[in-house]
Amino acid sequence: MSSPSASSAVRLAAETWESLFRSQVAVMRKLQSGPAFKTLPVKEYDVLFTLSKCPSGQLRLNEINDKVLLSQSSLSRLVDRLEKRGLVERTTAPDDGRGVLLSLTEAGSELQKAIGREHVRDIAHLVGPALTAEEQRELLRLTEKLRASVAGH
Amino acid sequence: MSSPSASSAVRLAAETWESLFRSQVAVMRKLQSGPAFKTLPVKEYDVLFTLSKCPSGQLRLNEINDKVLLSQSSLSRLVDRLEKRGLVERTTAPDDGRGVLLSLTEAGSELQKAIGREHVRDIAHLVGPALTAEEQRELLRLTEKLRASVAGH
DNA sequence: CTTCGATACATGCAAATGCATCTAGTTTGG
DNA sequence: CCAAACTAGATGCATTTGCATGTATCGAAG
Repeated sequence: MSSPSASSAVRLAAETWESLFRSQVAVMRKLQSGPAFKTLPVKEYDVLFTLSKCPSGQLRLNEINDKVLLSQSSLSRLVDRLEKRGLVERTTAPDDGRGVLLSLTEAGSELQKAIGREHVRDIAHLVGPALTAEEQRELLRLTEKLRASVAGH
Repeated sequence: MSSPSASSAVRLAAETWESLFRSQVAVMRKLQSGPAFKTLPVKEYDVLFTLSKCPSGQLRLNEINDKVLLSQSSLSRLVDRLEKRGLVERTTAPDDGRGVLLSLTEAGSELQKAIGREHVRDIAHLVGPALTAEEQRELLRLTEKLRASVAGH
């Protein structure tokens, strides 16, 4: 039933994940210690960023929750903080009275752009020297394929 | 000074990092919700795992801290919890009176192995169907290259 | 329409986290 | 040898997080 290499396939998958995870830790550690995130924690920036990328400018909280490694309750309170600082706005979803639509305020959008510029530079300085453009494209392709597969259950 | 594609190089690096990060979130979310981590949080398992991989069986706290996305104080208290559960042991480093060497107890080693077996299966179920063996090897190579470059400053 | 289960988000509370700081051991420069 | 600067790790305290649960809305079955 198992192919002769079943156990080595398992091992390969584990080592691949381990390497992906450690590289993420290494990069994230550098990024979040930079000056870009003195004014706003990375996780809060990430919510602003996610909103800024969304074409409609509005996202449901549960949609955001899929992108972020936070429990539902933690996200709810993170949004409380952003709202208290005037960076985002909660609106009741028109088609679903239970839902909440989140959108950037003008101040939120500007802060996102300001931090984003710096952040993108930091990323380029870390990733640029590490991998060729070709390798980056391949890494992008593979991680996107992995993400899509995992998200699809 | 800038090549004509300097801005697209920056953009590529940013998109690559974004994709790597989101894939990590997606996989980690699945993994940590599994039954393997009911008895021990992922971050605590990760410390046991790191110790189990180390040839000497002992690691300094600051070495562990490099591998994990936690502040020094949080790691210190995470180790408090592991020690209180009898899973690890603190020893003063022989060559440096300030340092603390951490090692697995028998119970810690066994718990790590038990969780590890389940964990590795979960990883294989997520990563295996997503990428071919060849793709996994390439992803492993690229993330390791990235990690090494970032760690090297 | 009504009832019952499911879903979206909020909230009380205990636990985990990070920042600043403290203690203790180490290294350096005189 | 000593003092000052540095490093490893621990701890007080305020913030953040997650679990369990609460509230409101939705959708399906009768």
